[in-house]
Amino acid sequence: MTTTQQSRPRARNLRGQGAKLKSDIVAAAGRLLDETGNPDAVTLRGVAREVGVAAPSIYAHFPDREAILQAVIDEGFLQLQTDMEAARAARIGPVDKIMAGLRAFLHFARARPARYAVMLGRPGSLELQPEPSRGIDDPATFAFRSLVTAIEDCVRDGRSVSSDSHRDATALLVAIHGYALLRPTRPTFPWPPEEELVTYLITTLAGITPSETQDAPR
Amino acid sequence: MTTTQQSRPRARNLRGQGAKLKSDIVAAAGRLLDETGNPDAVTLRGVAREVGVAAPSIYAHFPDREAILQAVIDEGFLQLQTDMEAARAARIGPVDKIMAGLRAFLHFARARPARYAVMLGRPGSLELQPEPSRGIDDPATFAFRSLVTAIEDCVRDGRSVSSDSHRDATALLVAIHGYALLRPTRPTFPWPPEEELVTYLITTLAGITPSETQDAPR
DNA sequence: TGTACATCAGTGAACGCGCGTTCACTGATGTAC
DNA sequence: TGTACATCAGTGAACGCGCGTTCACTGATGTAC
Repeated sequence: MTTTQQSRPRARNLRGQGAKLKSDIVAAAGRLLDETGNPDAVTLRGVAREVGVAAPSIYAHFPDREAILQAVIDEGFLQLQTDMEAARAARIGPVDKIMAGLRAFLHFARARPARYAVMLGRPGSLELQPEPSRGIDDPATFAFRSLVTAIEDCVRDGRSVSSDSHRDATALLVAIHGYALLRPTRPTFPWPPEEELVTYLITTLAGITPSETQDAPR
Repeated sequence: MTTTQQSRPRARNLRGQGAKLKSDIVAAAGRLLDETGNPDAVTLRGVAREVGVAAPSIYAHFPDREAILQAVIDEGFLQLQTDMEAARAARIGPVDKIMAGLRAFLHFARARPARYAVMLGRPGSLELQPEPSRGIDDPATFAFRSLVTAIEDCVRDGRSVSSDSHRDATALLVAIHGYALLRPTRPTFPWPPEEELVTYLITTLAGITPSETQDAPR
């Protein structure tokens, strides 16, 4: 009878399990963001509907609407970091590590475009101190710093001619970011094959030289 | 006494000058977007307040709220195209033309970050047909195609080793776009000097070789 | 094993707000005669 | 030169809506005795 649908009445949590609603809220907000593609659609009432709970119930877990979205962003950064670390750990050479890490990055952005846009589109994250601040970095800082390190590893292995790893990592980051954002919003643009474009960006901007074991040595 | 301020009561237009309100509306909406940095702040009522007119007066010129924002976007693309053409026209060599054009691009993005983000952040523009469609391109298509042409000019002049101008122009476009978006939202990031980063992106991605007249020839 | 009670997880109704949009209108400006 | 009138640019009041947030509450679950 109501115009807006709620997923289900949702069973009340048991004693001591109240915190479960908190993760349900974050998950529902993330779903809402991914499905609508619009951060404005992530309203407090909309999230409550999606969870199957009355709107005021949210306030037991979040001080206001903004805090919900921030939790979605934090969760997103954690997921992104996990994905990239897993992809990098599966490779051995530094060049392969860079490629795999950035591919995981792009995969995340393609799978959840709206979440990605919100994560990197609003100020706040990726503050990035020159040195690790409290021993532990936030995920965005971690991602960037590991890129710098990876380029330096390539240089050490003779696989890169990069003369300024910080500048080149920044260049690579903005290029990948620009592609991640522009690609999904311009489906009719005559994009080059993704594999080719990404490889071109990485090898060119990180100063990667052909592998001696694969190219005919002189 | 009212909580929201309106700029002034605004004098009524003379007979036949009704269309003047239309451009005032677009200008006010653009101002609102630039000042708040938030497209959601560009409400129909907010624009009316900014112009100094009653809300329903808007409907004589725009069918709905969305049309106002679209007009702001269109105006922005036109301005961007004009800026880039002027910058390019002031240079002679193809390398200088690329540099000057992209610098004008970045200047626009830095001066009006929110407008830029809306222009390129929502689907629709930059549709880009492989060939000019009706003899006249939309500004975004024009900007990209002129980049492709410029790279080909560089190759012809022996100033670039680019083997795929379409791919390389795309790479350059996404990189500049990524920088334009990320730069203003991350003021505390340890950015390399802009001049250096942009030069690195352009020369590297467009395959630019050192100028023979400036470098010691062999 | 029975019962009073505290706690916890969550609700229903209500608030004031700004929004987009509709409607019937007003009043100055110019035109026809 | 005077006057009736059409036109044009814009208004004021009202609508229904979904929003964030507040408040006093309810009722099942577990605990103390």
